[in-house]
This record gives sequence, structure tokens and C-alpha cells, in this order.
Amino acid sequence: MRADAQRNREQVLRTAAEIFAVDGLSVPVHEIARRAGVGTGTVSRHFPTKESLYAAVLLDRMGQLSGYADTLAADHDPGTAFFALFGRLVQEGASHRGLAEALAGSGFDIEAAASAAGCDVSDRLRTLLTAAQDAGAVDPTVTFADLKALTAGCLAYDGPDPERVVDVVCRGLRPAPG
Amino acid sequence: MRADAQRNREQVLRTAAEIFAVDGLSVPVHEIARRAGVGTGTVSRHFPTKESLYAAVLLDRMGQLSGYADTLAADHDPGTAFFALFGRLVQEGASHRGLAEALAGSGFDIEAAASAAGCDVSDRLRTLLTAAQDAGAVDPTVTFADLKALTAGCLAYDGPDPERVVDVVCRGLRPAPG
DNA sequence: CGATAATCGGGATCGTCATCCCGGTTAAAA
DNA sequence: TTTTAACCGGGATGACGATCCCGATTATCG
Repeated sequence: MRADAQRNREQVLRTAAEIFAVDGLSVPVHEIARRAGVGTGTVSRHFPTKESLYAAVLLDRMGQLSGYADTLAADHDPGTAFFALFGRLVQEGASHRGLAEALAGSGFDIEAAASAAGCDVSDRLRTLLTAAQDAGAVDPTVTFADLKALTAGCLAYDGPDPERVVDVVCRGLRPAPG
Repeated sequence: MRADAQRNREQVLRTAAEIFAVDGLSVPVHEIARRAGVGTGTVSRHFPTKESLYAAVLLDRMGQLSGYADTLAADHDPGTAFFALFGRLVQEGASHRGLAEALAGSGFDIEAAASAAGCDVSDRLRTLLTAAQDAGAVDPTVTFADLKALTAGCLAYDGPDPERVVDVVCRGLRPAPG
């Protein structure tokens, strides 16, 4: 791939991620191209459909999150790492929700794509959950399904004070004091 | 207003609420009209813009929820009523989220409209929270802002097992055993 | 029952947006 | 430096959907 093509592709991806997060998914491709400083044709060539742009943005973000998860797992104890990842998912989540929904609605299997790209955030969260439970930092009766539900719920939250939400949910996850 | 007009208006409102909940907000007005058994002109006349249809559906639902909240408050102790309303908000929430977002994005003040129509769910939730805290059923350090955040987060959750989410969040809301 | 005015249905209209295409441009290789 | 093939910009195209309009219908009132 030519160097300028690579540059443009990344520029479009970056711009699209930002615009989607701020203004929502219904922003016209024309506007994304304009703000990225390229023509609409360039966007279309790199991402033949708008949906493929959604997928690229989401996979890119999942890649970053996976890296963050690996760093956490390496540098901290399981409980700390687990709650830190959970908090980060919520923090960054608002902008991903719409993307995930749009893709799911179009029959695109995000989990599979992420897995294939080695960016399976879900898998890393599962591992950290188990580790945190083994270390006594999380209630052992919490299942991964519960956690996915909670994560999805928190991911969806888009209002003020996201930290308070995480705090309350985390209190619910810690082992019962009795 | 003529009797048939009234009937049609309600039929459209009911149908729209159901379709929005199941298929999302991007369903064409044409489809809503078809499923409601009327013409597109009829929909347009009762709800001049699609946005006004959104608002009508949301206000209608808030009216029902307000009624439910009042029933709960009258028939049960504060703690029970509070947790029941919270659970109900989450259960019914998924279909409201998109509506609220779409309207907020268009500069429509839902809270004000609901308040004017006597359907202020938010206000009823605040009252129940205070009552539940006075009764010792909810942690007194939880603020209404926290609760709005949690409610919004849970409202947004749209996956499997919503009850588990509510359970965990409620565990976080109850008073600390110490 | 007859008059009348509001309501109805659904086709016509208009704007928006994703996608495709083509003539000009430029990076990369020899 | 010259060649060449890929890439670029942005206008053309076509589909879709919200909204408006008009002739037909029907509820309501005297």
C-alpha cells in the first residue's frame, strides 16, 4: 500500500472515531471526508460501505483496549487490574455502544472479528474476572454472563459522573462482607 | 375531535410504541402507518413530524410509568416501592433510550414536557428514594444524581438477563451492613 | 334523512445521503 | 529522470424516506 494511502486511511479512521463519538453515527460520510481533509471517494475506497467504517473504528478501539488490558494484567494485582479495566470500559464505552449496535443489527459478528484480530477484550475481561475471584477481590458467585450484562449496561451509560456509577456497581461486585 | 380521528390517533401511538421498541427508531413512517392500518397522511396529520411522534410516544409511556409509581407508593412500603420502580424503569427502559436521545438531540426538553403533563417520573423516583432512605432500605449516602446516573445506565442496558443487572446494582444501593 | 365539514388514504414531491465513476495527480521503482 | 500504476478529489447517480396534497369517504348535527 502506498504511503499516502496508508496516511489517508489512518487519518479517516481517527477522524471518524472522533466524529462518531461526539456527533453520533448519522453524520454523513461527506462530513467525515471534509473534516479528514480528503474527498468522499477516498473514504469510499478504503471503506467500501459506511458499515465497514463502523467496523474498522470499533476494531481499532478494541485493539487499544486489549493492549491496555494486557498492560494492567502485567503490572497490577488481579483485583486492581480487574476493576481498572472495568472502569476503563465504562469510561470509553459511550462512543462504542452505537457502533456495536449498528453492526450487530447488520449481522456483523464483532466478537469473531475481534477474536481473529487478537483484540478480544471480552476474553481478557473473563480472565481477569476469574483471577480477581481467585484472589478474593470479587464475589465468587458473580458469573461472566452477569459481568457482560453489567458491562453492557455501564457501557451504555452516557451521562454525568460515570465514576459514581462504576463505584456503585463495583460495590455490588465485591465479596459480601459476611 | 371526531371519534374516528381519536381512535386512529391512539392506534398509531400504540403501534409506533411497539414498533420503535422492537425495530428501532429508523422504521419508516410508511411502515408504521401500514401496521396501524391507516394511510401515511393520517399519521402526518396527527403527528406533523416524525419527531413529534417520538415525543408523543415517550410522553405516553412516561404517563404510564408515573401512574405505576403512584400505585407503588400507595400500596407498598418505601423500600419495596423504590426497588420495584427502579426495576421497572430498567425493564421498560431499552425502548425509551433511543427516544430520549433523539429528542434531546433535537433540542426538545422532555423533562419540561413531562412535568407540564404531570408525568414527571424523575420527580417520583426522587421522592421514593428519600422515603426509602428514611426507612433504612437504601444507603443514605446515595444521592439523587447517583441514582439518575444508575438509572440511565440501566435504562440503556439492552442485553440478556436484565434482572441480574438490577440485582447487582440494587446490592450496591442497599445500606452497608457495617 | 340530508347537508357539511372534518378526516381518510395513498400517490406526488423534494431533499438527503451512500455509493460509484472518471480525469488529473503523485508516489514508487527502474 | 522517466514510466507506470495506484491513488486522489469531488461531481454524478440512484435509492430511500419524510412531508404535503387532493379527491373520496364518513361521522356528526339539524
